[in-house]
Parts: sequence; structure tokens; C-alpha cells
Amino acid sequence: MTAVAKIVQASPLRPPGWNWPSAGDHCDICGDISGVTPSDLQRLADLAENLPLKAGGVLVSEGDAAPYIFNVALGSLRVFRLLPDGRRQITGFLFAGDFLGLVVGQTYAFSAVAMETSIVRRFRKGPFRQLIEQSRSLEHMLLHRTSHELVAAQNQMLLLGRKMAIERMASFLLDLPSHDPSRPSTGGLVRLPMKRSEIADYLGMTVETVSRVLTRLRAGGIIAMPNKGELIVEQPERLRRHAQGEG
Amino acid sequence: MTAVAKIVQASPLRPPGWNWPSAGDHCDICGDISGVTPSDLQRLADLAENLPLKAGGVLVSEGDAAPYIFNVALGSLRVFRLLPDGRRQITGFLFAGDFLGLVVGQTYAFSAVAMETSIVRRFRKGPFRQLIEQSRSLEHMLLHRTSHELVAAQNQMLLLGRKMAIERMASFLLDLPSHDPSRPSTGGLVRLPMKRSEIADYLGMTVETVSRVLTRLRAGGIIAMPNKGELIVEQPERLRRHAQGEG
DNA sequence: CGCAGCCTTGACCATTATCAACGCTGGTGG
DNA sequence: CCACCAGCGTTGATAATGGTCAAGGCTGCG
Repeated sequence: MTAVAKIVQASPLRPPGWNWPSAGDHCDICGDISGVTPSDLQRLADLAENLPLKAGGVLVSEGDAAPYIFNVALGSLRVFRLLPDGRRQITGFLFAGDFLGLVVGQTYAFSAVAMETSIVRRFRKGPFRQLIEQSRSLEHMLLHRTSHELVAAQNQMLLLGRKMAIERMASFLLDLPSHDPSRPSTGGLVRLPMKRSEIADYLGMTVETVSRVLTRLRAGGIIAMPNKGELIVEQPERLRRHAQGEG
Repeated sequence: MTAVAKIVQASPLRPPGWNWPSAGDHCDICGDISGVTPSDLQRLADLAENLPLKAGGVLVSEGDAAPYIFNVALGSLRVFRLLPDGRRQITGFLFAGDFLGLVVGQTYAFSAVAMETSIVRRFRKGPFRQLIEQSRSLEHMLLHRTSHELVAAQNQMLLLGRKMAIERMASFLLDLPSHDPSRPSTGGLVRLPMKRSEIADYLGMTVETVSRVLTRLRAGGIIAMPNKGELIVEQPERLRRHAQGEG
């Protein structure tokens, strides 16, 4: 067991089922060698510094100098950009295993804030870079992950540019579990660690519209909302049709 | 001079000023070694197969098997996704130097069509992958480019999710030249190889709105439209303010 | 010269934003 | 331990941005 895994196991909040990057799915470009080796994992772990964050805790702010690369160990964060007048677009939610700050540039082009109690591993770019130099598999993994993120981004552009409110919400509810490794997502249960305003700013809508759409979906028996922070997809097929604009 | 460069020089349509990936700007992650070596360039060139495309020529269709990776040598393409009912979101425009199809997956998640006479280099993934295995600098370059694309994607999410029509157009007109290497973009001149419907589908609007917004900008003396396919930014500062929602 | 595709403009309309009010809940302090 | 308050979520009424439908002009090509 690597030191990295130990860190996680030590956490009282999040026992099992954690997806470290080594979880290398098959990758077309990389072939099958994309799995990060245990020794790389070890070296990566040795480089890390752990940052605990409370809900609302700021990891980075747009415009900050960018000497770090981050990897979420536990919890969830929102990543967003702002317009001068305060309009906010959340460009993504980060869950355990996700990287942040890989992109080039002297300053971060975004802000990142914890949505719940979280732990983030921090790497100085210098040593991280050196490690990349030495490790073929690590760089593969990064390219792999960045590629996936790009596909997700294109998906989100389709959503923001062309989908109606209800279609956006449906797409969101279907996607969310696949990004959040903290629950096995059984029986259509979706964990919603974010508030309405965060969903709104992610989907390019207002809180009111988010609320109305959820009400409509609930009224239609497509979803149920047993309690705050959770939601159950009762009719996945109808939700899927909505997401594709066929509802 | 590499074989790749020769290919380009042979083209009557596009003599100089061409940005092959070796144009390695400084990269925070990669450090300074991100430049692709001449020998890598050579090997990449040897792998390439050239595809000429007419305006409207289809390079890939959403759902196609994805055995290739592409690199634009000349011209411009639109990359888009469709909803079942035909709604289209253009996720990006490609110009000389841009890569396509790097992302993982057995099938392409998008379509790509030439907007004007173009030449695209095609690589089989297998050999391309092998080359990546061997070349540190090449993989750096790919990670570098993908990272940049990701930043652009986040920018576009802000645009699609939170900007008004006029702000979208302003942002678009300011960005476009920086992606299109085919002209030095002197004196505010912007080349517009795409039609109104393509701009609309890129910005998440309708042709009518695109037209109206351009008319408004022209009426305000911010831009001029001397002839089809070209546009002049007369007041870059005001355009910039519009793009940031401060207009 | 004529037609097809593209662009522009106008009138009207719909989706969603805005403004407003109210209920719920969890945390804090009396 | 209870009461209050702030923040969050929901719902309703109204408004506005941008979409839809329609018509006409321009241009380039056969």
C-alpha cells in the first residue's frame, strides 16, 4: 500500500472507493501503458503537501500567482471564472482524484473553492515538473486526464449553447455521478454537495430557474428529493431523453 | 527544411507564417524543453498523409470510428456536436497547426468540416502513438496544446453561460485573430472565413441575432465591414469593454 | 439572366431573467 | 433549551433578451 493511499485511509470522512489517477482506463492514444506505476505513485506522494479545507475555503483565486499543481484527495470543489460585474460561470466541479492547475500560465485563470470539507494535495510545479520529466507513465496520465476534461468541456459547450433549462438539468443530473467517486451511486442516488446557486452558475441559469426545473422534474415523477444534498433519479430513461432534447 | 515545411511551401494558397507545433512558447509545466526537435518533426512528417478538402468537405463525423489523429496544414475547419433534433454547437474552429482527435475513445465525439479549401495531415493512431512513446518533446507539445485548448474551452463556457449577445460577439471578434495564423492581423483586420450561421452556432445564438449585433456594432462605429469575409475593428478598446461586460 | 444561398431587417412571441415575498433550517446567543 | 436570524430554497408576477417566423435584397455562379 502506498503512502498516498494511507493518507486517504487515515481520513475518517472517506473510507473506500477512491480513484487515484492510476485507475488507468484504456486509452487510445496511450495504448495500455497509461497506468501509473507504484513507484511513480510513491514519488508523487512524497512530493505532496496536504491542505485541509472547510466548506467555502479558498484554494486559489483568479489572478493568483500559480506555483502549484493540485490534486483533490477528498471532498469537492467548484472551479469558476468571474466577469467584472460579478457574473460567475462555474467551469467544473472537482472530486477526489481530479487535478487542477496543470494548464500553462504564470497566474491562475480561475478560482477554486471547497464546497464541503475537503483535502487537497499540493505540489510545487518545479518538483512536479521534474517528476514528469522522469516518468513516462505520469505524463501519459496527465495527457489522458486533460483529454477527458476536454471532451467534458465540449459537452458543456453544447449544453450551454444549445440546450433548454430542463435539458441542462437532466444532463447535469446524469453526468454528475460519473465524476464523483465518493459514492457508488446505487439505485439512481445522486449526491448533490453543491447549492442551487452553484448548479445555476454551472448550467448558465438562475437559482430560480434551477428550482423551477427541479420542481417540474419532481412533479413529473422523474426524480425524487428525499432530503437536502441528495436526489434520486426515478426514471433514468425519461431523464436521458430530456438530456438529449427528445423529452 | 523539413519535409513537413515543404508540403506547406508547395501550396499556392498559403506561403509563409505558418505555426507548426514546434513554435513552443514557454510552458510552465514543461519548463523550457517543450520545443519539438527537428528530428521529431521529421519523423512526424514521414508519418503524415495529406488530405485536401474543399469548402464543406467532411473530415470526420460524430460517431465515426476514430483511427486517426489530424493536424491542420492549411485553411480552417469547424468542429461541432449535434443534438438529435439538429441543434448544433460549434465547439471550435481549427486553423493551421491545430490538432484534432487526440482525445481518447473509439469513436469521434464530434464532426469536423472544412470551411474553406484546406489541407489536413492525417496520422494513424498506432504509429503516432509509437512516436509519442519515443519522443519526450512531442508528448510535451501535446500536453501543452491540450492545456491551452482547455483554457480556451473554459473561456467559451463563461461566454456561453453568462454573456449577452453583444458581449459574445465582441469576445469572438477579439479572440479570432489569435487563433488564425494565416494573416498577421494588421490594423484591426479580422478574417472571417465562416458564415453567419457558423458564428451563431459557435456563440450559442441565431443567425438573426448575429446579424443584428453586427449591425449594432457597425452603427456604433466600433467595427466596419468593408467586404464579405473580412471585418475591421475600428475601436478595439470599446470592443474590449463590451467583451468584458463593461460596455 | 435567373436562381439559390446567404445576409439583413421587421414583427411578434417564448423562455428565462428579474423582482418580490415567504417558508424552512441550522447555528448562535440569550 | 428555546428563540431568533441569516442563508437557502421555493413560488409567483412581470419584464426583457433573444428566438421564431416572414419577407426582401444581394451576390455569385451556372
